[in-house]
Amino acid sequence: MKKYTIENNIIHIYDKEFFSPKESLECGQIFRFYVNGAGNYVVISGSNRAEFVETKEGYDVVSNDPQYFVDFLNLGYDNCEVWRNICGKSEFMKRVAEVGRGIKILKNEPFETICSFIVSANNNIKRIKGILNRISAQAGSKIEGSEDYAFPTIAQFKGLDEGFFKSIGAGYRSRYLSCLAENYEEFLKCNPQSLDTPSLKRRLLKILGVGEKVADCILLFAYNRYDVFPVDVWIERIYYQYFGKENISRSEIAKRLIGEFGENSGYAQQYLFYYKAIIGE
DNA sequence: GACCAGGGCAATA
DNA sequence: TATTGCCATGGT
Repeated sequence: MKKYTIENNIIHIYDKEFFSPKESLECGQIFRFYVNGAGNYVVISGSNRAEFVETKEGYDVVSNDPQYFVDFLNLGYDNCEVWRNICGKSEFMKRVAEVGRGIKILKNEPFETICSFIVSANNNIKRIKGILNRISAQAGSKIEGSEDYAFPTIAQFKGLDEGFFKSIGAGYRSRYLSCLAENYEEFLKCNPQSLDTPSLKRRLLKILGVGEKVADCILLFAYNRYDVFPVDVWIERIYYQYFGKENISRSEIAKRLIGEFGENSGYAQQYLFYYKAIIGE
C-alpha cells in the first residue's frame, strides 16, 4: 500500500500506526508548533507552515509547500522496521517504544535547528518555545495566508544584536545568538551534507554555543544522522534507572547507548526522551 | 526562596 | 583531557 499521495497540494498520509502529528511534534525535536482552534496541530519550519487534519485512514497535510513537507516528514523513510528492532531489545524498550510509536524523526531546517538547540541549553521546553516564537514574531516575516511568522532568514537574523535577544528573554544565550548568522555562513562552506557524521560534528562544535549535546541534536533533527545519541538530563536519568548504575560521563553514556542501538540510536533516544520527559513515566 | 530546565564557555590543572 | 564556577530567566 502506498503510504502517501499528493492531490491538489494536499499530502494524504495513509498511516496512523507509525505516524502521529501529536507525538512527532511534542517529542522535543521541534519547538514551533501549536494546536489551532479546530484542534489540529500546526507546525512551522523555516518559512513553511503545515496543518494536520485527521482523516479516516491517516492525516491530510495542508501546507504552502507539499514538496517541502514530504521531505520534512521523511515520508519515504519506514520507521516501522526501526520500531520493531528497538522493541526487540528488551521488555522495557518495548514499553517505551509502544508509548512513542507515532514518533517520526523530522528533517528540520538546519539554521533554525541550530538556533533552537542553542536556546535549549540549560532551559525548559516551554520557555524555549516562547523565546523562538518571539524571535520569529519580531524578526521574521508573516507567512502568507496565516497569522504565523516564519523563522527569520539568515539576512534578517544578521540585523539582530545581543540587546535584541536579551530583550526577548534569551538570557546569557544572547551572546551566542548575536553572532550565529555569521558563524552559520562560515559553517555552510564545509558543505554539511557531504561530510560523514564525525566530521560534521567537529564542524558544528566550532559554532559558539554548540557543545556535545546540542551538536548531536542538530545531527539528528536537521541532518537525520540516526547513529547519534543526544544525552541530556532526562536521558541521563533514565540511563541510571534502567541501563547502568556506574557513575559515568554523558559522553560515555552516549557511547554505550550507541553500542546498544547502533544505527537506530536516534529513534531509541527519541522514544526514551518522550517516555521520560514528556509523558513522565 | 531554593531548585530546575533537552548545557556550554572559559579558566584551571 | 577532565573538572569547576558561572551564566539569565521563568516555572514549580
